[in-house]
Parts: sequence; C-alpha cells; structure tokens
Amino acid sequence: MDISWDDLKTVCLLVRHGTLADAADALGVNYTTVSRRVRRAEGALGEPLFERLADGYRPTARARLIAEHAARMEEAEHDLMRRLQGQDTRLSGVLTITAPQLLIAHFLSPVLDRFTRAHPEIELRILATNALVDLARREADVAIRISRNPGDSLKGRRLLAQDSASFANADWASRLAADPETMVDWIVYDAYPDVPKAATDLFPNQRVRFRFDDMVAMTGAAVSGLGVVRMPMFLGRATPGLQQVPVLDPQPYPDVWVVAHPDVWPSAKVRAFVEPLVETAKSCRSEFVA
Amino acid sequence: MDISWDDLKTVCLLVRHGTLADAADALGVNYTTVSRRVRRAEGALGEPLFERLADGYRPTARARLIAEHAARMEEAEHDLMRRLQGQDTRLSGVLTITAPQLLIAHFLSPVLDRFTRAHPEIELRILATNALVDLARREADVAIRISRNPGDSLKGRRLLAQDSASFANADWASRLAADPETMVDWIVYDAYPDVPKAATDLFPNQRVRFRFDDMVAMTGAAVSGLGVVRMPMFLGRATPGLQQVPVLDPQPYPDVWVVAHPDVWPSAKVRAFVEPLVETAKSCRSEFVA
DNA sequence: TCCATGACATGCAAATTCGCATGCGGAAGA
DNA sequence: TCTTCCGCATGCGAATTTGCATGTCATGGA
Repeated sequence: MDISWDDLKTVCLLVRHGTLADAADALGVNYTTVSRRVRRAEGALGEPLFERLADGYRPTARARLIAEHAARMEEAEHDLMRRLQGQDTRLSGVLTITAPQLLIAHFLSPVLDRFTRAHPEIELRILATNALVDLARREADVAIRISRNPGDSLKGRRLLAQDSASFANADWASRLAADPETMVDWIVYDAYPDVPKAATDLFPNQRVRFRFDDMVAMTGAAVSGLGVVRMPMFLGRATPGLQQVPVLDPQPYPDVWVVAHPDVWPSAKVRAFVEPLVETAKSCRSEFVA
Repeated sequence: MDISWDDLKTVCLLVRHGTLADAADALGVNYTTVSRRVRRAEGALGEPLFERLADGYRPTARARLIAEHAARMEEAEHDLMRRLQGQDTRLSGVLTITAPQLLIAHFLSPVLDRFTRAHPEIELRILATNALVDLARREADVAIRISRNPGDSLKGRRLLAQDSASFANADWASRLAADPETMVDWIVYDAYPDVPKAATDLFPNQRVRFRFDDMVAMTGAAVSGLGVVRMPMFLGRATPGLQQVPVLDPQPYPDVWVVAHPDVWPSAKVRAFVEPLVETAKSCRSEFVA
C-alpha cells in the first residue's frame, strides 16, 4: 500500500480537472498515462478512487482526501522552486512575464524588444491577459499590473501614475462641441459600471449605452463611434481614431506596477528585466498623466 | 526546469542518508536508480546537487534546500497515508506492531498467536525493539511501550501496571540468605544507572558491578550469576534460573501501554488487535505486580 | 433518426527506466 | 605492502512506462 508521489500528483490533478484529458494537459503527458497512473494508485490502495462516468472521472471521498494532501505537497514544491529560482544567477533560460494586452501593445513592446536584444540567451514568454496570474504558483515570474494595491504578498515597484479621461471618435468630438445638449452615450467597463461621477455638468444628458468586459473591445467600439469611453490617457492618446473629449475631466486612475513573488524577485533574470523597465517608465511619465 | 516529485523524494533521501546504497534501501530500489534520478534532477536544474566523494554524496546548499521542502511533502504524505489507513475497514493486509523483545517473549506471544488465528488474512509484522519507532512516520501501526508517558501525540490504552523487584540466580539467593554482610553486586540498566535507592538496609554492602544497555543481556548475566538485577516482576518470574531476592522491595515500574497514532487508531485492523489485547492484559494483571 | 462530439478503454510498438554484473579507486586493517 | 571492503560509474538486457491509433459508449443537436 504505497503510492508513488507522481501518482499522488496525478490523482490530485484529476480531482482538480475532472477529466483525463484536462489532467493530462496540466501534467504534460498523454491522457492514457493519467488513466493508467490512477489505476495503479487504486491498485495500491485496494479501493477505487473515482467513479467512471460518461462525462469524466468523479472523485470519491478518498480521492478528495488524497487531493487535499497532494495540494499541500504541491505548495511545498512551488515554495521550493521559487526559492531555487530566486538563487538563480544565470541570464539564460525562460522568463515568463504577464501584463494586460493594452500595456504590452502601447508601452511594453519596446522594453521587451530591448530586453531580448540585450539578453539573447533568455527566452521571454508573454502572458497577455487581464486575468490575475498566480505568481505564487509560478504561472509567471513577473507581472505588470494596473491596480491600486498590486498584490498582498508580492514585492514590486510602482512604475507609473496614471490619469484617465474621456475619449471618442472625431464624429462624437464634433457633435459634443456643437451641442452640449446632445445625449452622451457611455461605453463603460464592467469593473466600473456607472457613469463616471466626475462627469462635468457641461453635458446634462448622459446614459450608459453599453457595458463591456474587455478594454480592447471597448476601444474598437469607441473608434467605431458607439459612444464615449473613459480610459487611461495613454491608451486614448495611443489609439488612432480616438481623441480626448471634455465630458470627463482627467482624474486619477490606478497605478502601473511591476511585481514578483519575494522569493523570485532576487533572481538575475528578474532583476535584469525590472531595472531597465523602471528607467523606461520614468521617461514615459508624460504619456500617462494629464 | 521541472523535477518530478519522485526525483525530489530521491534527492531528499540521498541528503538524509548520505550514500546511494542507503538512500536506495530507504526507497526500495537499486542504488543505480538513485544515482540516475539524481543525475536527472541535476540536469533539470542545470546545476550540480552533490559533490561525489569517496565516502558518499555530499549535498550542496541547493540539495539541502530541496531536502527541506521534500521533507514537508513527505510529512503531508505520511499524514495522508495515516488518514487513509484510519478509514480502512478491511481485516486483511499488513499490520505492523512494535514492542520490547521481552514483552513479546513473555507476554505478547499468545496474543499474537490468537490474533493471526482469528484473522488469517492479516499479515502481522513485528518490530521487536526497545528503540522508539516513529508512529507518525508509519514505521509501525501499533506500539506496545513500557513508559510513564507513552507518547505525546499518540492515542492509547494503559494495559498493565507493573512492579519491579530484585532477582538473581539460586547461588546468589542462598548466599544472600546465609550472609547479610556479603557484597551485593548489582547489574544495572543504563537507563537507571544507580543502585536502586529503595534497596533495603538488610544488605549494607552493595556496589554496581556492571552496567548494561540491554535487558536481554542483563537477564542472561543474572542467570549466569554475575549479580543481582532489578527488573520488572513479570520478567524475573518468567525467567527460568532467576528468583526474587529480598535486596529490593517491590516498587512501581513504568506501565505497559498500547498506543497508535490518533489517525490510525480507528482502523479495523488496529481495533481488532487492541481490543483482545486489553482483555488479555486484564487477566494477566497478577503476573505483573507484587 | 442520424450524425458529430467528447470522454474513456485497450492493443501494440517505441521509449524510458530499472536492475544486475563488472570494473575502478580510495580507505581501513592484517 | 597487500588485501578486503565500501562506494561509485557504466554497459547491457529486461521490465516498465508511455504515446498513438483505434474502438466503444453516451449526449446533444440537426
């Protein structure tokens, strides 16, 4: 009655993902392998761990108990790997960065370009997403985030302060200039679902016409003339077809941070990435504020 | 840079044991396998984990870091296995008992006999040793111990109270009876290295002649006439060639306990072993006290 | 009703991992 | 000084593990 640690991990991931294929992806093996490892674990235990159903593997209580403890083991493993990584002095290998797509598109790209030129041995992997990537679980090494408090237990540097303002396409701009009584159609971001409070009294007629969950899409919608958006100034200024409109006075927007897990922060690759980034940010300040 | 959990465990055990062969024994594999897993781990990390010396593998700081974290993983594993075992309702498979040799020889054997007759599907494994076997690490499932407090975090039942007394062979017995002035040669146990304080004033001349670390050897020495021993009464009474001598009045000796880890205690096999044992102990009380 | 899809089982061949046997070098003891 | 023992490295065949291809079954939509 002895289960190998790899089999424990396999059971854990199968409990977590529910199907052989998904667990196999997470492990980087073929799903057949997951199936067989689970079978082997069941053999070692002498009791079944999953119900085989048409839509996946359903864990028994016993399997969930295994998963719980394997999760503790996994945590220790992540902890270990982070520490090893923090001691890594090599400027080679993989470095994984995550940042919001729009920051990459309009601010980060030149930094990435210079970085890979300066360190050709480092393979840079980019996760362009607004989703919160888990640095403790080593889904990425460094994160660039737009946030008021960029991470409870993370170490980081504040790169930039930002202001937001209202932007729209040229049609809207001229319409607003011509007639303050016109109805202002807002395209708002899910995270801030109300018409911005600081909207000036200049335009008495305002309403929320669309609510989006994605800033890329909002930008496109605004360019197409669907309405007025509130967005960080760097984004409005950098987007062809948008111009600032005086519906909303510039106001503070969450800062831009670069963060990493404290264990990982000292690693050579992270230091090599962060330091020039901070310098670059300094020279870009004016693009981000009113 | 990803190390399999089994390889982490292997590195951990190599750090702990120092040589390939010992680590391999602990893992239940050939030492060649340990060598190769370590090499694979080093390859994954890109850095050496051990210095190969003439007398074994010497871990680097990095290897010790791995060992520390793998030890946390191991703890989670033991925790898991104990819990699974506690839920085990089967009366089949292996049950491991540890007890002092002399308790097995003179008290436990009939219990073991009845147990295996009643449960032929259970394979009983006995660790006959005075050394403290680690129940949290699952070195044994059940321990029978002679102790004042049989285990901080263990669950158990007190089986028997004991008295100790002084014993010697027939020669000594008659010599002591004939001449109270004779020199009493003590054979003492390392754990209690002084002449027992409660020795009666009947014999004014007493000295420590031998100090032993093992009660089996002491028993033999006493039978051979090397001196007088203080031992639990059950042992003196059960040893052919020894008789109680009045150098020392019977006095309390640490109790006999049966203990298991609380997680394991509820398991069917443990219950099946402990309950009859408690009953048997009740009927043996008189053999253990004055 | 039929088809497409998703999830799993299984046979087979390739790849990997493992254990055994042998050889090497250094240290302790005769 | 010689021998033995201990610990390790390495080559080779065996055993195990893995991935791929194929087949089955259940579900849901056209």
